[in-house]
Amino acid sequence: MGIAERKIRQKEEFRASILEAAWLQVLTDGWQSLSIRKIADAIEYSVPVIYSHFENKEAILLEFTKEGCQKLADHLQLVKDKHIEPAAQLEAIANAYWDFAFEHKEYYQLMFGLGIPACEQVNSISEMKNMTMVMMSAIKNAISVSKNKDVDFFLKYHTYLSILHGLVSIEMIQKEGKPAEHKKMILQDAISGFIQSLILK
Amino acid sequence: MGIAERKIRQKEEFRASILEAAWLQVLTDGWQSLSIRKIADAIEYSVPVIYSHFENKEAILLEFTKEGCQKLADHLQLVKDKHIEPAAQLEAIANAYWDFAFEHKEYYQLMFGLGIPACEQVNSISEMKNMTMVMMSAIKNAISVSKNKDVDFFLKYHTYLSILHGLVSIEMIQKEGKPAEHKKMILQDAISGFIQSLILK
DNA sequence: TTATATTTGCTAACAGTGTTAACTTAACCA
DNA sequence: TGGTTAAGTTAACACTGTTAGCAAATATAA
Repeated sequence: MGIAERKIRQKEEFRASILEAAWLQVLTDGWQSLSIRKIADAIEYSVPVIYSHFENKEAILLEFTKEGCQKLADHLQLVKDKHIEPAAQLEAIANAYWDFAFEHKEYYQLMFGLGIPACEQVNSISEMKNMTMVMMSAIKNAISVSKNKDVDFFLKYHTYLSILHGLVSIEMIQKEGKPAEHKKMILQDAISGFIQSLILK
Repeated sequence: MGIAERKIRQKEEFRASILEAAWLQVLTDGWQSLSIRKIADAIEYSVPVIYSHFENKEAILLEFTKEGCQKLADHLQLVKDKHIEPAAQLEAIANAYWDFAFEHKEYYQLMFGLGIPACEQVNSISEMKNMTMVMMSAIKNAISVSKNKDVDFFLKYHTYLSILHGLVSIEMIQKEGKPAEHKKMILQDAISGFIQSLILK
């Protein structure tokens, strides 16, 4: 029975082509301009076929959210594993996080900007959990070598992520004015302050 | 010639009633759900009258952005003036910023979420300048009493704002889980780290 | 092979959105 | 009172997400 398998394969390809067309649209005109009709036009099918592959537009966005989370998670994990010292890990992750945000603006804006994921959803997206796990484990490592081991682990993780997200989102609003090195200095400044207060205190 | 004056006054009142109706809409259903037609319905006029008072929907949002910025600026200035020591000022401002964001979610989301103001616009909105001025002056004060006076002023301001915005926006995504005191601890943690690295270094 | 059932994809519509052209009516002024 | 301007209306345009209903192609069963 190869027919059923072929059908499944074709359906999968169709689904992928929808996402591909959507992604192209996003790359050229941004998230705001993405519409079901434009996707349908691009793949040269009528609108309702898209709804037979995705429940609604949000489901398509969710797909990209997952993709982005997993990409970031993998990237952070890779970078983290290059270092043994917790402080170096936190610094490397911060740099990688920053780079990802600006190299993949579209993903980042969806993940932390448009999506506005409700907490329930955040916990249900396993790819997002993967991402936070990498950061959390680095924080854990840092606390384990810290002089004061009684610090609130979750609080520190939260602070770490907030600093990163704050820096990125404020920088993203600004149009590209300052050179890249200067931007990185801001990141360096904030993160080194955080790491010092975490480990040396 | 009181007629012309009355007309101007009436036009002003009309404009205000549009904003009032819009604000009510936002308070009940959020920014995403605000529409010109709903405003028109609320003030019991037809749609085009709104366009004779505002160029477009964005102009209405801009009005609220300005309002929010000025409210925040005033609030921060008030709080700042209660302290003389720069470190205390920075801490108080951070607390006030945080409180404002959650007490006036609608304003904050517009100012730093939806608006996505281009840099040109940001510089042209005087109310936004007022707001940044308060924070910048507090940073300046802090540097003047710091041991190392050669730190990059703009870099430090940027870091300060980023930490605040990051904390707030990450917290806003989460649904109200943790109690308010715990949230404030995160703020306290991050800001105290920043202040120490700014002044005591 | 033919008849039935199912899947596939389409058109067309519904209920919204921002925005504007064209028209009517009311208010004003000479 | 007649002519001009301003105010406010209806109705449309061009979009958006979403779905009901129908036609054609395909697969299954007799």
